Amino acid sequence: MSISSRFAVAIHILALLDINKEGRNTSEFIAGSVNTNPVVIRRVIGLLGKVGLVHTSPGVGGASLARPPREINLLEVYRAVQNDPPGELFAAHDKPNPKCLVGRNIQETLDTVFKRAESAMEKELAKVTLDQIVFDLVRADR
Amino acid sequence: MSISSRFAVAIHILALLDINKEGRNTSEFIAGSVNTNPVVIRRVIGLLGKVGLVHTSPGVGGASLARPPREINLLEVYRAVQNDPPGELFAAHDKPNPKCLVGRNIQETLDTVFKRAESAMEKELAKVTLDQIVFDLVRADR
DNA sequence: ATAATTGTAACTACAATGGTTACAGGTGAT
DNA sequence: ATCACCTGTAACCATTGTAGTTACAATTAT
Repeated sequence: MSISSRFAVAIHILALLDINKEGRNTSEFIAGSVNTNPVVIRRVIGLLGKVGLVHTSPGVGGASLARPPREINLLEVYRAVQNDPPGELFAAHDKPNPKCLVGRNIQETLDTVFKRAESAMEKELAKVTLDQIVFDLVRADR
Repeated sequence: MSISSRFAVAIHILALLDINKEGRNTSEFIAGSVNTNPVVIRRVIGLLGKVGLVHTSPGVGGASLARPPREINLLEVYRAVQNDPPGELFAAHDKPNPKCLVGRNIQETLDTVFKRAESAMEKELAKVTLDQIVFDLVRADR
């Protein structure tokens, strides 16, 4: 299965928070842009808040970036909204037969390869900052 | 969510086919090593056969590698067992609001980044051949 | 012929996801 | 102080992908 669209939604939210930093960013407003339910937005913002990417205030609140967009990279965002812990992008099959040469060693062998592939992907995400996303976003609109 | 364990199972199967190339590799035998149900094995083998990685024969059959393990890389295997088409490792959120600057351009912008990250991962997979997996497997067992 | 095995369909259980309603509690404006 | 507004969260639902299981027709070697 593919990686949850929460990631895409999270980036959308952060970009919007940056672009609309003067306005009041309620979950309903953001939901209007993302085109989903406000609760979905609040859930994602909750995750982003937990890792210190955004500030939110209960009550008549709205969210805002907790850090300059130049200092936020997509890997952080990815990690924030991802359920699976790091190193588990690829699922292993459990309990292969220890009496078999393959069963006995496959997990360790795959672990190395899987970690390498996952890291390569994450490295690309780490290269991209929110700043760049917003820049591209604005440029694409011209 | 993580990538289906079908991928890990597929590699397990292929490694076993190589190591046990003299024996008769029935779905039941393989299932014993993977520790799952024979039907699960047949399903995965079916996918591998469809892309020409293994040969299977109905009836009293058993499977075998269709190519030398040196010429099989993990990206092919990944593609064979993956449901999602290439380029969709990351899910986009659908129908963002076109009236919003962000909503209007987010998909195109993310697409670039997502494809880059996905490619980086696949490149790592492409680097690894079944040959190397088997080598590591045997080495780890000493 | 017979026994073994594949390929597939059908069903089940389970987990993640995203959407939705509901509501208690916080906050700012007046 | 009240009030309208908003957040945070729980609860529930429908959908989907996955993996395991049983069952069986079709196929093949012996």
